[in-house]
Amino acid sequence: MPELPEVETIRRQLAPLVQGMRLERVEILDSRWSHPLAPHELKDALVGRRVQHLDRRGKYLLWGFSDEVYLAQHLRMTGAVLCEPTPEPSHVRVRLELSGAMNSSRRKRARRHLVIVDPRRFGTGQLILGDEALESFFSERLGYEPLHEEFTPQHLRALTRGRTTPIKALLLDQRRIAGVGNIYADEALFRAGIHPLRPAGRLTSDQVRRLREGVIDALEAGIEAKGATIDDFRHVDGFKGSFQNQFLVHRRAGESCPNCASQIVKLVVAGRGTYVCERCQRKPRKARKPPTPRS
DNA sequence: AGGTCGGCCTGGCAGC
DNA sequence: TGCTGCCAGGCCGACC
Repeated sequence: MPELPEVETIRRQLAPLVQGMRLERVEILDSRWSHPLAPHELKDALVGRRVQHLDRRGKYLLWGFSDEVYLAQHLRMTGAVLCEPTPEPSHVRVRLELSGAMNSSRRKRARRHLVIVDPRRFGTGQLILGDEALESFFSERLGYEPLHEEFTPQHLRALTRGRTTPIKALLLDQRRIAGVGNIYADEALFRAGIHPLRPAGRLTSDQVRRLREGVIDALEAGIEAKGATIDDFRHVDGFKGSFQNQFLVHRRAGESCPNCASQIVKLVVAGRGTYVCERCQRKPRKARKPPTPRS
């Protein structure tokens, strides 16, 4: 599942292949992808434009074109962007043709063919017009970038204060912290030695500090390994990431904890499969009944 | 308003 | 063997 490290891996591989090139053809085969715009509306807005930059915001891949035109692409569960795959894979939802500047020596333009594949069809591409619309699009959807200096222990503390929701649910909430998904939430909580069910507001200052470091460490290790491939995630060249081979707890139910060798268990938290070493990540005690208020 | 849950979607696999 | 049905989960909207 593309989370921050997977999307960042795609961005790093794709950026040098598309920056400066012109979109010659956009073929949207699945109208759900461009929803609420019809495929031809999105196509008309993009064809002929040059890709100025390719960025990442949380789990979004952000294409920046001329005249403050943007495409916010989300891969959701099973999306991938492939460059010139042969033969063409199944589940192609979008085809893109780009052309580069005239090559002076060979008198030919570089051409590039990209396809967006997505078996489960959850992925989307949203058109954003203008820098102001861009900022409001992301400010209403995304919180702190966890690898940015703004993600301080003080800010994380402020996010958790007074909240009763399990800490894992908070980590998964993109409006608070952008880019952490199910894999990296489990890996970060294990690194921090915090149980995923602990109410967010009951973390100590020390736990908040450790959690921040755990999130950053897990994400950086994921980027270093070029992402995790569980089933569908692929690099732009079709190859797989390797972070799945370094999981400490995620998807390792029944195996032993790398720290204390006790058995890793699987729970459900916030509706997600959740993996935990209950010796290293101590279960929260049942909250004591609040004292009955005197009337 | 904070928190939880179901729907979207389809490949893969367990179980009969 | 072949079929059924369940599971995976990011995000959003509905609901309590």
